[in-house]
Amino acid sequence: MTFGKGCHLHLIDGSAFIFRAYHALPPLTRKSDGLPIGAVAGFANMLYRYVEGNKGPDAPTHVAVIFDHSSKTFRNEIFPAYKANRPELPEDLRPQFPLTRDATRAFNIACIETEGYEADDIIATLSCQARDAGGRVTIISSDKDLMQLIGDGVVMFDAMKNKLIDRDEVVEKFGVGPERVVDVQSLAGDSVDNVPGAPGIGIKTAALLIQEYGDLETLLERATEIKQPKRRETLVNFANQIRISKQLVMLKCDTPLEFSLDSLEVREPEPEVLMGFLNAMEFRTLTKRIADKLDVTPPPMVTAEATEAEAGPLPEALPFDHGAYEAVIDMAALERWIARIRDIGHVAFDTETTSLDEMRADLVGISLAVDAGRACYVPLGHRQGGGDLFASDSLSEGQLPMNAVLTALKPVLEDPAILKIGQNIKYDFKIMARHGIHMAPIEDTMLQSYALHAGLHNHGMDELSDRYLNHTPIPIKSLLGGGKAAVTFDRVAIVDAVKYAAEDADVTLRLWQRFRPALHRAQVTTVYETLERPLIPVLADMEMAGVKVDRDVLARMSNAFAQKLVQLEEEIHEIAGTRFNVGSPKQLGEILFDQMQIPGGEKGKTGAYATGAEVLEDITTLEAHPTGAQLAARVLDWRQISKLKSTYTDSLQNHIHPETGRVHTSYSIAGANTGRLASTDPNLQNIPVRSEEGRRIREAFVAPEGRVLVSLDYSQIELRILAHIAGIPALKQAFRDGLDIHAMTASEMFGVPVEGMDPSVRRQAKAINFGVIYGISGFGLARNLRIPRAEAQGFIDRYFERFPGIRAYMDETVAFAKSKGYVQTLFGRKIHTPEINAKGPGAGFAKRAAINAPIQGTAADVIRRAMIRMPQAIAGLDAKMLLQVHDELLFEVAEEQAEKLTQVARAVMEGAADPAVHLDVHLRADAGQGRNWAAAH
DNA sequence: GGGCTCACG
DNA sequence: GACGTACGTGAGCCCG
Repeated sequence: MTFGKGCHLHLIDGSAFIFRAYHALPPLTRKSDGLPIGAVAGFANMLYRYVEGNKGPDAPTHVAVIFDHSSKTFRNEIFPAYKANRPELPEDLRPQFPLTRDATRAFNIACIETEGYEADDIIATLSCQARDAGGRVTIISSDKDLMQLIGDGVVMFDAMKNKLIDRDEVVEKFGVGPERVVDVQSLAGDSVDNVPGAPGIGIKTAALLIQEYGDLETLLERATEIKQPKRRETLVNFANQIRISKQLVMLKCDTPLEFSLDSLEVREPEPEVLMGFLNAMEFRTLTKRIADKLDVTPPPMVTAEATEAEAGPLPEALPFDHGAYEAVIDMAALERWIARIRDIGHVAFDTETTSLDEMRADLVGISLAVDAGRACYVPLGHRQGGGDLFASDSLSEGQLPMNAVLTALKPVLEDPAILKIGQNIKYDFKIMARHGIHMAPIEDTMLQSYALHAGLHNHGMDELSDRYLNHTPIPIKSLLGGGKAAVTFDRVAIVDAVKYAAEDADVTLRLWQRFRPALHRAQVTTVYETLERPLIPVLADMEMAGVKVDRDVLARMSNAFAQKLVQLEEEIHEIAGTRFNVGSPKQLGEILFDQMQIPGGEKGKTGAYATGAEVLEDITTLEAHPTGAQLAARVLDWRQISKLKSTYTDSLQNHIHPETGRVHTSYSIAGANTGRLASTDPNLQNIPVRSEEGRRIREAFVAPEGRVLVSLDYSQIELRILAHIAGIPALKQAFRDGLDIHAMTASEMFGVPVEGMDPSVRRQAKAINFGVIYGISGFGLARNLRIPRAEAQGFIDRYFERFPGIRAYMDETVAFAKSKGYVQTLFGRKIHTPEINAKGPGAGFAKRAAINAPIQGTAADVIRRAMIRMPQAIAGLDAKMLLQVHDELLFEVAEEQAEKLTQVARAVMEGAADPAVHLDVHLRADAGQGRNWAAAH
């Protein structure tokens, strides 16, 4: 077909696909030879999705994927530094480039690259040709450098966001239409591509200037008329540089091409060619999916068969067949399953219960899986008449007695030769513990995923199944319903429960088959085996122990708070002169900034004024608005009390377990990317301590009669780790000498003696020390210290001058993250940083997170090691470890053994890094004890 | 259910 | 005069 009117050309930005694919996927390798193929796999998937998604009435008539040929182009002759600051390509990506071309050809799509030109120029040239021939063009990319091409039948489509980029979008981004984008980019420059532009002029200013003068040439000619002296000078002095920038930014529409548009006509893929490619890449899932679609039989996978002979069937090899799951309703059947488990030596194990709270949940059923597709469900506690208001409590028929089943399973679950595999198995471990079964050994697919993929995605079963098994399990909501009408699992019909529950065990088993070898390949087996897996029983015991909370203390505080709140509310209404909901930030904002006309109100993206504590604190100091100041101060008081009451004194009472009289939190091991734990239901890691009023809540956390609470917390653990990792001699020495580290920092920076130091000077140094751990920025420090930004930047500069190792650490860490896609703790934990090479503000976040993660993560590893060793160490004492708060461990111990416990626990904590890592800075733990947590801390 | 606010390390 | 920023969490409330 000759390209012309009525034709529609799709131009796919191949490089964008590749990088997106590379960063979206874990570092997959080809099974047979270890060739990195993650990016190719993602690329092929994206191409496939593109092909499938573009078959409708508006399907393209012509299509091509365009690649960059090499990094050196004609632009480097104009400006040698062009794209010079691009980070090195990851070493495992480069070998995948030719394979992405192969993939494109395998899909029977034209694959284009030209020496000396960027993909963008080819896209520009083809767009122009197609437009001139009267056709339409869709550029599939979100690259802003291509936006200059939009218009006259040319549009862009962002395939990631599934969104059309049209003229309006361009105006929003650049402040001008597509035809003037080049002008704005020439002025603003581009740090990513190293286009110089005009110094000090960004997109905003550039857009203003272009709007005013029409176009770049006119602007440069009339530059002397510009009123602002700085801008005028810049434009006059840098006119040449700006013109060079324009040459760099402007895409060429006359790239020499050795083919015609006609040759890009859409062609169906040829099944053998496509299958051959996918097969050679050993893309099991994609091969199967496309084979189904094309209705052809995939060729046998030679290498895979060899692997299967050694390791059993691969997880994706079998489809999920819900009908094949067995309901175990007689003891003979159960015994058959037990025999299978003993035979194979492992079992995926899952419990179904009536609640997510393990301390209150009743057991409803158990599922087991021994191999992919071979799973069963043992119903135990299903009840009749689900949903009926007068539902009887009698058990449904056809269920084995719970006692008999547990008695039969106990030897298996406790057999040291049989591995019990679970997804978040701490949950099932606790459920079984309440039935007198101590499961061991255990394995957790959630934690395997955490060791492999922290930072890439979450580790819930549904997500893992979607990602790694290409299978969406039955959603629990489809059985239980949602919201108020939700029922508990015991009301689910057994026939439905079998499918859901057995599937969970099946999925878990398949994930395990997949993750187990992956741990070795990613070299995180040690992390998983020493920092994740052994933590499960330790945390389960802590959670089951719980901490005693005195309800009366909380109730009294709640009452006092309630009265105080009423009083404050009245005062607030009086000052405002109107009644409103003090708890509504929206209403408060309107009162302060509209009604009372206090200046400086800033609206957020929802259109509501910001009324956070910082804003209110500023208002309290406004002398021009005494009523506003008073109101703000009262609201701050109200907020504090209200928070304490609702989040702590009220809510904690509801968490006191009716039988144990204690509060049992739940720790999530795979919640925080850095290796920290997270505490939920309730969160006992954020009990107030910083304010006097809040700290009193800790008085409600008590030890029973004859016992005391002992708290040990690491002193400055993150700064010590920083001193070690970054290798800062002055910091190390200060810790060795037991100095006040913040005062020492201040002394080094400002040249003042520690003796008789102004507390505010020390405070500033402290803020800087913390800032360094967080990936310091002038902006952040300025905001924290409430000083001008330039001053904050001055502090930072001086700090880096004084401790040059810190700068080096930060630069090295960011560079590492950029090339590897992750950072590591001293103990080998990987934290992925997928956004680190992104453009836009996301990169800034990712950079700081990358700087922080090894420090925070190493500290998290250290306390994990201490916790794992603790039960052994304190076994001879009448003591229990109860809580972890990131750098603190809380124990309950018989009064007369408090000293001994402190001594033992301190030794474990201070020696926790050894022998895996020898820190140049010793760790120190401070201890306290008392009848309640406030006294012990 | 998202946004805001605020509690902790 | 810029996109916008200190790192990591969880919970309760308001409001559409």
